[in-house]
Amino acid sequence: MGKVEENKKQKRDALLNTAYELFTTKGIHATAISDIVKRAGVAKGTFYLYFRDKYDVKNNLVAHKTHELFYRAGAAMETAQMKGLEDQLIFIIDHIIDDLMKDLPLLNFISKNLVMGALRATLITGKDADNDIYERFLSMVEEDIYHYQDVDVMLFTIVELAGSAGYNSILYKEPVPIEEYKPFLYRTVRLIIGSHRAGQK
Amino acid sequence: MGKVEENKKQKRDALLNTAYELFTTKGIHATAISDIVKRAGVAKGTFYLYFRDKYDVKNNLVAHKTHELFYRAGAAMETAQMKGLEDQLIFIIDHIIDDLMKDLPLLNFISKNLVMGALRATLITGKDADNDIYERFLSMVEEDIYHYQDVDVMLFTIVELAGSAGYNSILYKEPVPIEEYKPFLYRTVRLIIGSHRAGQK
Amino acid sequence: MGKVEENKKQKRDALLNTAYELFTTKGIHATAISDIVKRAGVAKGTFYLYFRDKYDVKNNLVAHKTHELFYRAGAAMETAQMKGLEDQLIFIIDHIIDDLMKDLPLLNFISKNLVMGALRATLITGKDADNDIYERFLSMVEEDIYHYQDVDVMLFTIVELAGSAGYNSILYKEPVPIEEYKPFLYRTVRLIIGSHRAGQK
Amino acid sequence: MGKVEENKKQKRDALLNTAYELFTTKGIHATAISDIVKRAGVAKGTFYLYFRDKYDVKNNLVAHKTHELFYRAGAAMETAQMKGLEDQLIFIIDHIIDDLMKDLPLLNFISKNLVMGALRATLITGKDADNDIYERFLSMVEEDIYHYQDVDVMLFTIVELAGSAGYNSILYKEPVPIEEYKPFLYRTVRLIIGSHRAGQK
DNA sequence: GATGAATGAGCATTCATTCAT
DNA sequence: CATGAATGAATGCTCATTCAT
Repeated sequence: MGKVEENKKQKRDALLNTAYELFTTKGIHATAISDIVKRAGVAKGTFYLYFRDKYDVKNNLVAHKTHELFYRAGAAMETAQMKGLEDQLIFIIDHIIDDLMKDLPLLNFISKNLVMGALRATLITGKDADNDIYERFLSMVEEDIYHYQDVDVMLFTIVELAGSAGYNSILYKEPVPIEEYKPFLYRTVRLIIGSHRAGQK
Repeated sequence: MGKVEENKKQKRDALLNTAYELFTTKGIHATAISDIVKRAGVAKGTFYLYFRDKYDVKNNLVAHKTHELFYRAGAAMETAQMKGLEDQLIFIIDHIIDDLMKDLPLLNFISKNLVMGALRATLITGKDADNDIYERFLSMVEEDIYHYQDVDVMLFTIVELAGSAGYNSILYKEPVPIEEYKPFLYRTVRLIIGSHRAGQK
Repeated sequence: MGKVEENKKQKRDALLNTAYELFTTKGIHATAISDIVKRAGVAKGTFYLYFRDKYDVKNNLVAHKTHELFYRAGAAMETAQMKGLEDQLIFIIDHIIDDLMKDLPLLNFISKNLVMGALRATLITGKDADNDIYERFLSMVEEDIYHYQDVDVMLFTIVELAGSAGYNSILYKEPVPIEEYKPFLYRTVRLIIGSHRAGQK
Repeated sequence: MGKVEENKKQKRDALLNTAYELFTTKGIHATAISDIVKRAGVAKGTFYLYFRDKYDVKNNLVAHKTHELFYRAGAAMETAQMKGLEDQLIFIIDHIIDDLMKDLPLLNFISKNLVMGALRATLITGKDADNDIYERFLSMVEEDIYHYQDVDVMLFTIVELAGSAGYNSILYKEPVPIEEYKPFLYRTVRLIIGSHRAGQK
């Protein structure tokens, strides 16, 4: 990478990091572009060299952070050598929930965006196959000892439930704190998976 | 209600209705208070006699619209003389989904707010017991022929799943259109209810 | 006029006058709205209560100043009890030229806009018949002892010539200073009028 | 011309042409230098190697386009072997009007600049005597069979009238379309010439 | 000569809020 | 209670210009 290219990446990253910091502390609405550039130590015009507006930055961040979350969970699962679709999916959900519990600002930021839609969007940006999270989900399904029907619907249902219920349970401890809710959540996940099972291979 | 009182309610309603119109068409961010008052035909200062700011109006609207949705579904259920908790809950969910399918702007507006939190908030505003939706859910549970454990968790899980998955399925037809998704959703709801059942009374 | 109305007119006039001052000294391009309001002693937002932008102000000024010029010339002509179309038209042109010679900034400002188009536009704003300059021109033509053909064309040609040639002669003294050019100009005006004459009434 | 010289001229021409395109379509005010360089395919810094700013480009273009217009008219007149000052001048005016009728963007661009001032300016840039349009006008006058007084004033008056009246008549069809106005215009031109005539040689 | 990333002053415009009437 | 003129801070965005490569 040339020196110029490096410099450009540095500028862009500085803007992204600063924006994330401000978005999570002051909220996206209350964050002005002048705040971002001042703190990032670049000129105002430079911002517009890299992003169209505040929301362009936000989208980049959501995609990146979501991807990271799934990526780390997947890596940990590999390390743990988890077997069986049920345990694998629950491991991933559990890992992400634990990550988010430790980072409430992040949870708040990606908040309800942790859904299939965003997930799919994320995948589009990650070009190489290795990074394709959705593909990895599908592989997990295929490598299981059971056949499954309507895999799309199954994964969608699980992600939506875990995302939406997890969000409220972690953040508002409603109706119960997340640690207490986890058993119910995972029981439901197992039920959903079971209901899509079509017989042993 | 005195003539003055009537006039005040009229002004307030005009502001609410106009705000809802603009919020759903232009988006809440792009709607200025001056837009609202101009269209509502009142003076700018008058706005501040009834609401603190834009978001005060929004909250009022979300609560009101959500309440309406549940109220209509409950009323329809009563008329249909539905029996049994499973069928009753699914009837309500189905009714709300159908209502929202016919009113996408509304779906978009209350969007992801159709969750327990908002639901609870709604109930606070509705003072009289008859209107308390949550209470009615609990009655439905109590009148069922089965015993249930962790009723709070059960209702929360169902509302979160239906809200989040329904939203995406209706609006983006992802992963499948709502009509196609309904059977899966209701099957899952039945599984959740079943998993909380503790035995016949 | 109520006190509020008076205050509004005062504000508007202050903005117009200040803008004219700045437009003629710094040029319209170099004049920022913040310059205008600062000098006019009003808040920035107030500007937008009365004008859409800088150019809205400019149009208002051009129309107003042009109208004034013609109006004063017409009044002077009346006082002088000029008779005969030729002498009347030349009197008006001469009066306007003299006015503009004494006020070069004004000449520069309305510059080449002193043409039929602007003239017509001006007339539209002046509602009452008395103020309608074009109508007065037509009356002058009708009251002359001669018949004229293609009156529109005749007036247009005279105004264009006087406006365009006058502008350059006054401002740049090219090809000769205006005082020297006047005899040529008026001779030409008489020729144009003569060429449209159709015979005595 | 060396290869480097050629390359430089190419860059300069690309900038001029692109600027003309943008000036006539978006207007000079709305055209940014970045627009010009982007479309011309050169770097931003390069612009400043050839021009001081936007208006430097504009002046170059006005002069060049005006010159071209007169030059083509003069060449056509030569070809047509027109004789006599009146017919010659009218031929030139007519030729230019026809050119501008076919190219309204050009008319709009040079608009009111088609005046003696610009004409003179043009001549300054054209170094070689052959190209000196004003000189050619003077020759035409000298070669006529009549003597003329105040030739400067005569040419000035004609150019101002034709330029200003022509502009409005072509562009706005006011007070009549140019084709209809031409006879009046040329009749006036003949009157002006006649009024400067001093007797046969 | 050519490049184009970086700059930051400068500007138009919006809008919530106030308060005299 | 209601009004709406006035405010001015706040902000997004542009763009001519520079200069290290």
